[in-house]
Amino acid sequence: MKQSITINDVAKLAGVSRATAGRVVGNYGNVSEKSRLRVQAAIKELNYSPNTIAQSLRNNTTKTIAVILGNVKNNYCNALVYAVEKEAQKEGYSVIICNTRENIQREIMHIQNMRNRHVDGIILMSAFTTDEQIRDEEKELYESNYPMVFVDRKIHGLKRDVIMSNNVEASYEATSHLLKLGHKNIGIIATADYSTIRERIRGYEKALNEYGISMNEELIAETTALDPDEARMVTGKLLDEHPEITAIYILNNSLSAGVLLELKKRNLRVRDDISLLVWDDEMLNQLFDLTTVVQSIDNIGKVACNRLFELMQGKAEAREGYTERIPAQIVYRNSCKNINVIDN
Amino acid sequence: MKQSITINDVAKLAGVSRATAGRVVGNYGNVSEKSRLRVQAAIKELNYSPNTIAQSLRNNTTKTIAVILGNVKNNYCNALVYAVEKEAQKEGYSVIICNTRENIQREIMHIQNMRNRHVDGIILMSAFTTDEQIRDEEKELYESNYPMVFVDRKIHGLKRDVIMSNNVEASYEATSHLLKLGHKNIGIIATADYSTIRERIRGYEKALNEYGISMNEELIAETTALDPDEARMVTGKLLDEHPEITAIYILNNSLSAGVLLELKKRNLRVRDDISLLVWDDEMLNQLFDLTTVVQSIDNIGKVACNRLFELMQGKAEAREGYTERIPAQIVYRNSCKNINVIDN
DNA sequence: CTGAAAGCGCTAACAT
DNA sequence: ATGTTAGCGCTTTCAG
Repeated sequence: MKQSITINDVAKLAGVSRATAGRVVGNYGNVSEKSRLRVQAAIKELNYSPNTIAQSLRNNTTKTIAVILGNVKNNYCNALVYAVEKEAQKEGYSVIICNTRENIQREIMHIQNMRNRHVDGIILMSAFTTDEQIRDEEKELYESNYPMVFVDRKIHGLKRDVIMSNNVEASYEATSHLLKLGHKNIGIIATADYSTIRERIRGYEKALNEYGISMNEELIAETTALDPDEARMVTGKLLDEHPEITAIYILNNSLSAGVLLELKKRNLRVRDDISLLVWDDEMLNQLFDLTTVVQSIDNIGKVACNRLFELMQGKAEAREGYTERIPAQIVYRNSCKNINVIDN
Repeated sequence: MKQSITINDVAKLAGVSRATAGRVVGNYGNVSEKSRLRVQAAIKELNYSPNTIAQSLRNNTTKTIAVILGNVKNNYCNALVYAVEKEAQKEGYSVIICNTRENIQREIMHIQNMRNRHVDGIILMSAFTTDEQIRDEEKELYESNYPMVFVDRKIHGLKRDVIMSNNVEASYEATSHLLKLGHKNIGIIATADYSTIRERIRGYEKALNEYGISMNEELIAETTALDPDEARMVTGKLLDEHPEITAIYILNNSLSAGVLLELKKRNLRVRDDISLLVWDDEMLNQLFDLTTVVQSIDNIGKVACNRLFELMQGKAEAREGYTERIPAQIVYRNSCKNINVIDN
């Protein structure tokens, strides 16, 4: 890369000092009309634009935020990145993306790295599950006042800003829908042990209880990862062991494909043979007419980003530890059958 | 954000000069064992790590690359980002992501911005279509020797490194498959006018010609964007106007959902009523048993990234204008029917 | 209204 | 082996 043009070059060409040139570029202070024009001409002639690195060092702000998440190939994640980047762009911020692949050590490394790079803030979808502890040496990374907003998942015992869906309520509502239709044995397919999933299960349990049903842990089948193949296997096992199941409730995106494949293999028709209710809207859902809990990822990203901006500007310390719930919508399609006995 | 710890703090605590502390941190030059230990202790005590911004300014390298693309929500794009980030991470590089939303002005703005940020290199999936011209003022952005690798799409008349699938050959092979099965009227659904699509159509034409069929432009239905709804509409129109079509060949991902929806609406069964052949593997494809041209996006990302590293190190100028073709694989499933007349 | 000069944190050539 | 010092490009205080 050849040498870039600096403000010195501009100043020299315009016949003014570096300071005056800087005033024109940065548009502050007082500059005579004559100087301004000369500098502007020089800028144009040299095609100058400021070196952001130098500005960062000087101003102590990088105009950059980081999004640290499991895997951009996941649809929740890439929708989040899209929303954040769009919002950030409006304010002139760029977005660095880091995949943890759900590995905590990698997550820690990324946070460390982003701090060394002095990004102005971090949006984090943490890989910590509910039963894992943060080691003392790393606690500072999560607890310092470095601007950071959690998204989708919270870490147990950590007072931090979190933006996420109203999981309990939406899951309560979704489960109630199935219960109203007469389903009593509702199987669950989900990834193990993220706070998000725990909340959704809480909503499920609450709805069951209201119908006088106590939750049966055996109907909850967990996968270790967001992997369709594993989802498929787990679904098979669940159906084998619990033939009484009339509905399957899937708590993560990327899992429904596996479930559908298993149903296809067994020649079970969605709705007629088994009801399906699913979190997150994918291409599949419309095609299979799946009733779906749709998270407003766009909003989550936007709110997270703006909240982060507040933290960055020091406007928001009072709200530390705040959780913002973005409502998820249930889109009723046609995958849940009414199995109430018409008794008269 | 509170003041960070600098190398001066380390030096002071260790009782040595900044230079010596720097030698320990950067692991170069000669330092006595005693000093080394004192400095290392100070680093640990203060939890020091170097300010990457300052290093960047000094070393003229940011350890950052940018990926500029249409939209991370697109599966090709996010798989590319994933692959690039993984490869970059190995070498200690971070990845900035920029969505152009297929808008050329935004693309230009991003390139400009990434240059001002002095990223070490750019991977670009350009929004330029084959018939658009780069304006003279912006030509420099695309033609300078700033390290840049194109992915998936090339810009007409620009000698630049491009990494992409062997579109012509793979499309030729895919079309031949349909022809062998007896299909003569093969409709195409594709986004208009990207170089990639042009190439795939060239492969299609070549195969047709070998079978003594000349290409009928009317069977090629184009969408303006990667949008399932538009794909659906366009499919309907195509089927209405050309009932003679026995197979549909879809040249982009994100389009097949729309086609499938339209087929569903018309009660046309995949394979039995109409054959389908599709580019890019999505969740849908396995479920619908779609025969698919699978691009090796992982490889494309990896190769693009490594090629970029070569350019960054100045190792590769001789190969300027080189196009690397990554072979796509055809996964034969069961969506193409044999309609040859068995005549005996 | 303008310019000189200091300093952000780091590296490295040079001198000791 | 170690310290001094200059300088990366920019901003901004202070003097004039």
